[in-house]
Amino acid sequence: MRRRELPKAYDPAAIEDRWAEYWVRERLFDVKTPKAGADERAFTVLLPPPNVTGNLHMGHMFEHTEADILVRWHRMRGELTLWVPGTDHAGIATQMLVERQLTSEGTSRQALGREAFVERVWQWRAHYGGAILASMKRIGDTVDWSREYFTMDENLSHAVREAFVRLYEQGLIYRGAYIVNWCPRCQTAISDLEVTHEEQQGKLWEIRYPVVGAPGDFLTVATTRPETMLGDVAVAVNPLDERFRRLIGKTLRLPLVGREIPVIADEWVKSDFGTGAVKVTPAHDANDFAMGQRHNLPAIAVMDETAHMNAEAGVYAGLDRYEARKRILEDLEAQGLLAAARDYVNAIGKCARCATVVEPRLSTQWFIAVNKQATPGGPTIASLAIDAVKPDAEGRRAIRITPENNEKVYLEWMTNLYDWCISRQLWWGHRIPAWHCATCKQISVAREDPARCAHCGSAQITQETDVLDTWFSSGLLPVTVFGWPPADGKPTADLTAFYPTSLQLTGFDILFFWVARMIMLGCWFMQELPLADGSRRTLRDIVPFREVHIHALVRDADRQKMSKTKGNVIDPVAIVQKYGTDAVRFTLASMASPGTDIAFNEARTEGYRAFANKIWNAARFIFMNVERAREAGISVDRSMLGHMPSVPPYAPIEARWIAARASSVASQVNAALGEYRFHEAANLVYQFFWGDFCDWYLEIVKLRLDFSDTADKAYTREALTTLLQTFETALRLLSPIMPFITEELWHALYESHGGAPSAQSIALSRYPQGVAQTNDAVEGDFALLQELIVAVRGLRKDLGVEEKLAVPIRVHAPTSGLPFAGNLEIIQRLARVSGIEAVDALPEGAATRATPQFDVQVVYEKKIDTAAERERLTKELTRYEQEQERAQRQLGNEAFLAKAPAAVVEGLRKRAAELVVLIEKTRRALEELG
RNA sequence: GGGCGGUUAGCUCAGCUGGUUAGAGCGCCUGCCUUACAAGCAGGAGGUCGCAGGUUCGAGCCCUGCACUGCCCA
Repeated sequence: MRRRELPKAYDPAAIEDRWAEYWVRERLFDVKTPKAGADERAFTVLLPPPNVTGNLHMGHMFEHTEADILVRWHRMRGELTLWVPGTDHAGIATQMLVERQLTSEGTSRQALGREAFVERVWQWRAHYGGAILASMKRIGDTVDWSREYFTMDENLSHAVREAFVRLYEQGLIYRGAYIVNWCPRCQTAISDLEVTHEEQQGKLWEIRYPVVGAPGDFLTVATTRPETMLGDVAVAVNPLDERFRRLIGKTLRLPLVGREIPVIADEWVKSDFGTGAVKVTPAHDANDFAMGQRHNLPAIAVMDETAHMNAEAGVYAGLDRYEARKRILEDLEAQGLLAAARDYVNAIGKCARCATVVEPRLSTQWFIAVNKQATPGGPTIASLAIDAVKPDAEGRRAIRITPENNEKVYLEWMTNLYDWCISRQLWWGHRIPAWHCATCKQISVAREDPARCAHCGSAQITQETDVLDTWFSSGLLPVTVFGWPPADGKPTADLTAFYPTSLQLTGFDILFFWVARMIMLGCWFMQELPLADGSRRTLRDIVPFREVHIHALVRDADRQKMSKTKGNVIDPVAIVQKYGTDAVRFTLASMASPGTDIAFNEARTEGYRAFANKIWNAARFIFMNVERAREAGISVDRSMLGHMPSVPPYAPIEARWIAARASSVASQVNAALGEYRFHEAANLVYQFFWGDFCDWYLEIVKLRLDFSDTADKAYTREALTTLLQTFETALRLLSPIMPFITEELWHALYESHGGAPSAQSIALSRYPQGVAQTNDAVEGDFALLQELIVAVRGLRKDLGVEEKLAVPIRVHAPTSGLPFAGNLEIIQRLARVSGIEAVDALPEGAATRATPQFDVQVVYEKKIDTAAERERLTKELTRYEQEQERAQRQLGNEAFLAKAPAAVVEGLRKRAAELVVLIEKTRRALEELG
């Protein structure tokens, strides 16, 4: 046997790296694909792939902590558990960073050219891409590293291309000129989701448009964007608006430009907004574009892709959009056409990536038709994605979204979905597999790079320069990581074993970006693929996951969203270095109440570092005693370890009590984890370990660990056995939340018993399963014992008894069967009592603590602080009396007696009876004080 | 403008389907370096549960309105 000395204070840095490295090196969490037909229940989770550009931030760490707790828990429950890691190429985000780097080197993407630039991004990714994966290893994520992927890996790229071609062939991908959100800095289209709206103090300008043929007559329009007026093709008013009826059909002269434009009527125009007349600029506003289509109007673009005015803008050409605005307003003013400039708060859209103000822009893009049927009467991509989540007639769902209110949000979004713009004018990403023919102008979309146009056979073809939206490839991940598309039309072994995955954890912010797209694409492609036995898939088999759990967002201590610009980003690595991974994980778990955001505050982490230290020291105490036992020739058989404490009925009260507690806590923790109530699970274990095990059980068990020559060795061994079993159980119970310290101590525990543990890691051991029904009798007895000890401690304090001094006590207990007589030594030790006298009546005049079951006095010559004692008693009396009043009012209420459940009435009766006793005792104590 | 959350002790948060005395950690006060732990131990103070109505035998919890606050969508 090896003697093992643990340092006095827990130092996470001394153990965490070692175990993190061990878990990865030993490949403990790699999962082999089960053979077809194997009836193994799998718990599968797909990690939301972090961007290759990223460093681990607190939000990641929180998400990973929740995922890892669940994954470890399921694994320890004996399920085949697979957590798949990977990274996302994150098109726009990564390209932006590399461009920034190029700028700092005095060059640019354009100077490099497409090929060299993409090569450069690959280099960049090789250099920085591993950062987050390294952090994941460091915080103990038990993913299957053998399955790690990158969204631009060859096989995934192949799958992306296949998906695109299929959708194109099904007529669900089309190309067209539409208004899209355009970022003038990134110079690409971005999806609606990539635009964030911000309220901003702006102006609403009113501009007079002269009526042609009616000198002095004007129609005044209101706009927040005067620079776009150069592209106006009409002015619209509401057809019901009496004020403008006379002008409908008339022609206006567009100021500064001189073009004649019609006045049109459109119901979309709100009469109460601005002047009731709006200018129509189809090339620069989404609503105007729609109006333009309705009224068959041309679209005149007046800006280029960098948001500078183009040739159409005449004298303003070349100006930046804001400079143009300034000049246009000045010119209008000079011509007397600027009627008003009012303060106005409007929401402006900014690029989510670079915060540049987005410019709605007319351009040709690729779209997925989400509401189009591929076959007559068949589903649409959106309808399938709705059916997947919507409860059926029996209230069953193919995908369950929790917390539940998110289901409504999802369905609302999916129901009002527009076609998804999937093209991006970037260089980094999956290039769209379409070729434009210079000869016939048609498009060829193909699985293999074509040499000739599919329509006219011309060799004059060039590939589309756009790439796909990053979310197109990540939306396919649940199928692609398991080998889709299969070469033989049959599901791969991985798809059969792991699809649908069990759970998708995610933040609310990417519910639409990613989760919705996975549902859309996953359902769409899997509906075509039969099951392994050749049968057709049902809705339940085509969804990408059975359940979605939306976790909270991590904010800073002031509830602010963390962002680099605000500089309030908490670096988890720094916190981890300061307090240890376990403490940070525990903090996050303990605050992870579903549905509410987390304000991360370090003070909590400090508290949980103390918890780790507490565990550490409990372990030191235990190992010290194992050593003492060994020297005394007492040993616990190693086979006793690895399961719940099993305690015979004749065992001392603390052994029976802690065993009952361990079982009930284990049962509650399992229940809590099953409902994503991480905070509850964490608090339960915390309370059990610190409050029950350390504060009470360990203090009492010291009495039993007698290693002297005269000791009853069998008795000592039994106590030691229970101690070790309980501790080992507690370690397993805690291990999903605090994997490092528990791993360390678990191994140390087995080593102290001369060998290796039953598994290579505590993470591969079994999770404690308790029973909810507990040993009421022993818990009740123990509670009384605790009550007595706490009462005596309180009295000692009131009387000013020195801490070290043991004093005698008197106990009066009218009912028999109180668990005091048999547990004298416990009371003596924990309450520092020298002797206990059971009396029929307590002498008057001495300070007394009264409970419904017993009264107790401390025998001590020093007088109590009468004033303080009177205050305490008076307060207590008031509380009792108020409670009694409430209780009696209730019990005197016929309706209450008739309608309330019997248990509630019975409980209240019992309490009322207790209150009578307590009030009587407290009154007498007050009288005795004088 | 539409929708969704939050408001409980000085601070950060629990409180699951309404039911006996609303909990925890931190902080605060008092006393202890008690041989596992001062990152500790023991005792204690501290709350009209945002406001106003309502439903109910009974409301922190359900309903209505209001205030403040955060988020999402337009």
